[in-house]
Amino acid sequence: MTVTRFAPSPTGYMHIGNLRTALYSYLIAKHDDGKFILRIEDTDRERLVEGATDIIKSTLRITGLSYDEGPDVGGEHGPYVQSERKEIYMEYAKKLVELGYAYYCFCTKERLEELHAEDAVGGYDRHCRYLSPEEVQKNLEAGVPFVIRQKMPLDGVTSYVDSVFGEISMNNSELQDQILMKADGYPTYNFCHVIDDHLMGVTHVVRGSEYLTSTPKYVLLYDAFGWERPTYVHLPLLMGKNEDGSVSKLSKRHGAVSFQDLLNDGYLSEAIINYIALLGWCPKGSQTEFFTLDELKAAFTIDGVSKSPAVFDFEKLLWFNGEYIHALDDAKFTELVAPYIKLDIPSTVNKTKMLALLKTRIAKLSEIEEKMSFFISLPEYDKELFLNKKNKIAEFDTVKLVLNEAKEILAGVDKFDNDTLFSALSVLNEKLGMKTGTIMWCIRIAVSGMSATPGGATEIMEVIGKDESLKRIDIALTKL
RNA sequence: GGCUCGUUGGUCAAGCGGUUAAGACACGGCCCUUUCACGGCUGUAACAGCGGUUCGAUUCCGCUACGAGUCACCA
Repeated sequence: MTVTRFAPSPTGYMHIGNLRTALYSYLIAKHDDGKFILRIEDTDRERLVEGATDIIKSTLRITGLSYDEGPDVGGEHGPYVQSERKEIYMEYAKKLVELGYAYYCFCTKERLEELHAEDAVGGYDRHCRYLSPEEVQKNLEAGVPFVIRQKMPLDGVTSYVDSVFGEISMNNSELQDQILMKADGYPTYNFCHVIDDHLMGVTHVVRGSEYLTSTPKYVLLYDAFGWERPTYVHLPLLMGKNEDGSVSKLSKRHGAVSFQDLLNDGYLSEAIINYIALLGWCPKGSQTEFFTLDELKAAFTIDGVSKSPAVFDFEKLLWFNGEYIHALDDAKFTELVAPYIKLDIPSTVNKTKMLALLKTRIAKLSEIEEKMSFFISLPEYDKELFLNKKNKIAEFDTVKLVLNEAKEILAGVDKFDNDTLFSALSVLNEKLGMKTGTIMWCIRIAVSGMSATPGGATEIMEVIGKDESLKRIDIALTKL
């Protein structure tokens, strides 16, 4: 059975790169009808952020990445919060010492700082690795603070096979005797994730490629305990484009990069998931663009994951988002867009019609206000707007003529809907000897005050109603 | 700097020894049209460089260049 986990540390918002890792991890498990576990890695007590765990949970809930085991759903391998598993790690660390793969280190932070000051690339000098058992015992009894370090092989090579990147080999001489247990009694990531992954039965370790070169150290831990090594799936990094055209790891300077930011900005969860699924992974079949989460489950395979970093492109996300919004039914759209509407909508405005017009013209929900404001109040505009080459409107007299005629007709129409208005106004074609485009252009500018609008003249009038339409035409007439 | 990884149009990417080197976003043009958008059609644009291996390299190997990651009592 395939078992994967998402193991974030609760240090702030849900970064989009983290979300993608969660997604892939989830998909790998679910493609095989496996289990997906959420584990909170909160062993760094200093970086802990209040509420961060809730953000993680709510993000997974909103996106539909439901976990089979985790902090609030339980499971047979709990607890799922590392700070609640503290004793477990110390137990295993001591076992590792007994096995000869780890040792107590009593070096002070000051000493280490000196070490690093002399030679930045030196690393720890393994001083305590060679302490006699008697000295260790004496220190322990005296209560000298200690950490536990992993005893790396001094020579040879450690290799493992990554499902995405292939075989990775590191000279053991490159490996530092990394700290497994910190002086505060908490384990480091380097240690506890291995213990937990093993204890929780995780078969596929899915994470960012920044762990590619430290994995040999983890693999050594599995070997030391005599445990079976998991399958490693390292994911290519997500990059952001800088102003100067260069790229670097996606971060805040690139804009809204947390899931919550994106949501607030009016992106749909489904669109975000769809887009990031395609950042670093390519489907094999004929379906190449639009995927629901279920479709992703079915289509996702590890061999489609690419090795090279992908640049996060807000333009394309926006396009995906627009497609998702356009596909919404009107009721759903109305519901989703509501929080973004702060303007008071007069009762004379046909809100249903207005939102229907707007739906296919916005790419993210936050654009709604800006796009709808002219329905609420006529913007200031210059009469030059009426002039239009394509529709052969070169003089204001033409506009004045059309508007006066139109006004008269409109005053006699009671049913202000698109079809009625359109056919009522069509008599002007013949009467004035003008094309529909010409007539509608004049009216549309008058009732909207804008050169480009969602919907045509008659649709706009349907939205704002008879009184407002006539009023706006009068205003236009006074300008001419 | 050492180590590890990567490099197909501006971006995401297909390709896995022989192809007119897909497709999507963005950009340009045309059509549709009651403006805009949608939609339809279409165009510009890529195998980092140099050496091998091979009858033949985008594909395999090496070197160079460039980019990224990593070298914490952070994850």
